[in-house]
This record gives sequence, structure tokens and C-alpha cells, in this order.
Amino acid sequence: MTEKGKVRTRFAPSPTGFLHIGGARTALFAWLYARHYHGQFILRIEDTDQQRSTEESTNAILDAMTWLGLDWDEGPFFQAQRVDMHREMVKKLIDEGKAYYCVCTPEELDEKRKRALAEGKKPKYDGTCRDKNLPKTTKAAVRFRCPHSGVTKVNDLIKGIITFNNEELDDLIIERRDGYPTYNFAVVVDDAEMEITHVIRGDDHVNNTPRQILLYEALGFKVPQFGHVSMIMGSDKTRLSKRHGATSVMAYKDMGYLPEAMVNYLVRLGWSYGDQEIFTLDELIAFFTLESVGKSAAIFNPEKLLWLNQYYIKESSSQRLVQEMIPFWQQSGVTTEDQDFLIHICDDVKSRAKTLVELAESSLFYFMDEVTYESDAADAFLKADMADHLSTVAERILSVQDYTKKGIETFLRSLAEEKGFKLKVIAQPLRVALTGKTVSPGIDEIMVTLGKERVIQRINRAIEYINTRT
RNA sequence: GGUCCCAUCGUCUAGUGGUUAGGACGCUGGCCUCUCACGCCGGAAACAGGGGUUCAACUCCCCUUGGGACUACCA
Repeated sequence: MTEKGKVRTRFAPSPTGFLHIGGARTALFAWLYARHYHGQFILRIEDTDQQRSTEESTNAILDAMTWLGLDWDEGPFFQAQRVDMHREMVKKLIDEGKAYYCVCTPEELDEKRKRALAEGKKPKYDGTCRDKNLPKTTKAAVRFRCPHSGVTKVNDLIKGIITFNNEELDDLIIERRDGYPTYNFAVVVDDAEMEITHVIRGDDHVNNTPRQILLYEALGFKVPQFGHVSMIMGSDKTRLSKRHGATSVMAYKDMGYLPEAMVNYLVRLGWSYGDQEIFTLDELIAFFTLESVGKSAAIFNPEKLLWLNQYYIKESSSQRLVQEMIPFWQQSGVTTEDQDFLIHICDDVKSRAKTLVELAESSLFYFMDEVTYESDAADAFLKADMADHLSTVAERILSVQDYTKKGIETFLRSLAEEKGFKLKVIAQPLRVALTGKTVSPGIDEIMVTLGKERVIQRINRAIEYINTRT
């Protein structure tokens, strides 16, 4: 099933929370890399931490991946379902003398670590059980026997060659006393077994890489290529957290962001293609390589994401937008099924909204049976001297043959000319009559969308309003 | 503390020894205009510091400084 020479990448999140912005970017890079080289992208859930993993998180991550359009060719695999194999591998290492049982208690180790740190020494495992050749017991964890000398080189696809002295590494635990493998062991076994060719993951794993390479070698596996993507940080250069705003990908969906905006934003965080800012998915797949991924950490900039979102809303077809708007309109209590009406509304509003939430908000007036006038707007424009003009519009609009943007504009302009004032003199009162606000799409657009009947209704109601007020 | 990584406008970045250091977001001046957006034109804004290497450094090397990651029987 694995084609020879094919690129295989994976995304391996731990289900301990929602899909984070940073995780999403890593996933995107791994996905793009696989797609660019016509390879496979595998999804694996790293749920060996029985305490912190939840099914809810798994589902949330899957949903977010789907929303972003990051489809996977294999999986999702669950690491916890693979422990038998992990244990077998542990056994193999023990049999070969490459791993050993350790009965030091977590408390003891913690104590030693603290002491070493206080004395300014390296807090690494002191090797108490390394040569005791202890038998397997229920309280024994398994440690990997790490070489104490030599160097391990990581040829990172993004960062270049990184060299580690093996003496810096200590004998890490590969199987807990509860019988479950630890992360560093399970990733190696799984990545090897799944024939992952390129491990693309977060920067925070670079220091794990040499010991993982040693593990690959001890197990007799082929060492994959590594590519470590830098972290995403908040505006104060600390790790991105809730303090910097929403960090969950799906929170952005709920805030009215389009997935392509998120993808486009994320990909440009660390990756570039000349001066180009806007990319279709096909372009990304065609252009993406790890060579053009930068090494330095990036700061998450919500303004730019917002700009991209506005761009994609503006560029989206209104048909598509109507679909996307369904949940948002629903939240606002809009029930119309009139597709045509909804499409026209999107035509009018889409260049004026930065998010779908904003779009919903600014389109609300279209659906009202009775427009609610903002008090400042009414005070300024629904005044006695305007009633006449408004009723002229209401009367004459009936006979406008060319009821289009163009036709309405011509009609309004000639009316203004006839009465001897500028268009804006009638435009603003009309706007308030039709929308209740002083800010809206163009009145010609609104009138077309609303249709003659509703327009006349709203104008007459505004006239009534003026009359009852004076 | 140790190990590792990083360093061009506020932010994302282009740059690969010789450029008026380019683009984008944001900010800002103007145009368009029925309001608001969109769009268009313009502006301010950067090579962290110090040593080398070189005829020539943003670009290569070293140091300093500053940031970040890891240092768990978490992933």
C-alpha cells in the first residue's frame, strides 16, 4: 500500500484540547508538503496520555481539519490502540540490552533533579539502574540505554544541520510503569511503522530529535527526514495563548472567518513565494516547498487575518456566501428562504464586511418588516422638509421601467435635478427610510434588492413617522 | 543553570556580496462618491550592536545583546 519513493507526512496531535492555530499551521505545512509531492498525508492521534486525552478533543481536531480542508489519506490512527506493538518493541530493546528496567520512583527522580538544578548541575538521569540488570516488576519503568559519547546530527530540512553531543542526552523512559509507552518512543515506532518519510512538526521537538534518531537506529529503522517549523507567538513574543485572543481554529469559524482566509493567513506565517500574498489552494500545492519556509518564529497578527477574511468575503460568490451565512443569519433570527433575495443581499453587503458576523449584522435591516430608526439618523434626516421629497420618490418609483441600479440612479438624479438639489440631499433621508441607518450599501443597490413594493412601504412608513413627530 | 534554535519597517516577509533595501497588513495624505465600504494614487516606517573576511557587506565568519524552545514515568 505504500508506494516506493512516495512522500508520506503526518500530523500527530494529542487530543488534549482544540486544534490550536500553531498546530493548524504545522498540519497545513505537512499536508501541503505531501500534496505538493503527490504523496500521502496521514493523521494519527497521540492519545497515550490516558489522563488528558478525550474523545471530545479528538472530534474537535477532526472537525477543524475538515473545516480547513486538510484531508487525510490514512487514519485517523489512534496511538493508544497500538500499545501491543509498542510493548513488543520495548521488549526487543530489552532483549538486545538496549533498554533496561528502572525502579527509581518519580519522587526520587524529582528530588534528584531539583537538587542537581540547585547545585547548578545538569538535571539528567544519574544512571542508578542502568547497569543493575533489574528484572521486570510491576513498579519498573523501562529506560533506553543512550550512548554517552559521540554526536548525533539532525539534517533538518528547514533549519539545516544541527549537531548534538550524545553526552547531553540521558536515558529517557520509553515505557512507563503503567505499561504505556512514552511519547518519544511511540512516535518513533509509529512513524517508522507507518513509513513516514518526512516528519514535519513544531520547533519544540528539535531537542527530542537526537534521542529519537538514536531510537530509530537502535530499533533498526530507517531514519526519516525532519523539518521543524518555528513557533507562532503572541504580540508580546510569548507563546500564543488566550491572552492574545482566540487560539482555537474553530473559534475563528464561529467568529465568521472563512477557511481559505485562515489557510492563506497561516501559510504566509513563515512561508513565502516572492511578493505574492493571495493564493488559491492549487497554487499553494504547486508552490509549497520546505526550502522557502523561514527559520524564525512568527508573531500572530489578527489584523492581517481579518484583512484576508474581508478579501475572501468580497471575492466569494454570493451563492457560496449565502450557504456560509445560514448559521449566522439563523442566530440573528432571520428565517427567509428566498434564495434570490439572500443572494442580492450578499451582493450588496459583501464588500462591506470583514467577517460573516459583521455581514449578518449589517444585513439585518433587509429582513425587518418595520425598520428601526437609529435615533441620530432619524433626527438628522427624517425631518419635515423631507416628507415631500420622499413621497415624490414613492409615487414616481412605481412608474420606473428600468428598475435596476442604473435605472434607479438615473431616476434619482433627474429627480434631484428637477427639484434643484444635489443627490445627497434626497439620498440620506431615503437611506434612513429604507435602512434606519446613515451607513449602508448604495441606495440604488438596496432599492433593487428590496424591490419596489418594500421600498414604497418603507418610504410611506418614514413619511408617517415624520408626520407623527411634527 | 545546561543544550538547541532564531534575529530586515510595529507585524508577516522579499533579498542569497555591488539594490534609491521591494511587497503586504496596520497607520496616514489624497482621489472616487448618495453614506460606509471597495477600488485607485501617494507618504512615514527596517537591515539589534561590535569585531573580522572582502575592492565591496543586509547578505559569509566570530562575539555580545535580545528573544524563543527543550531540560517529565506530557505530547
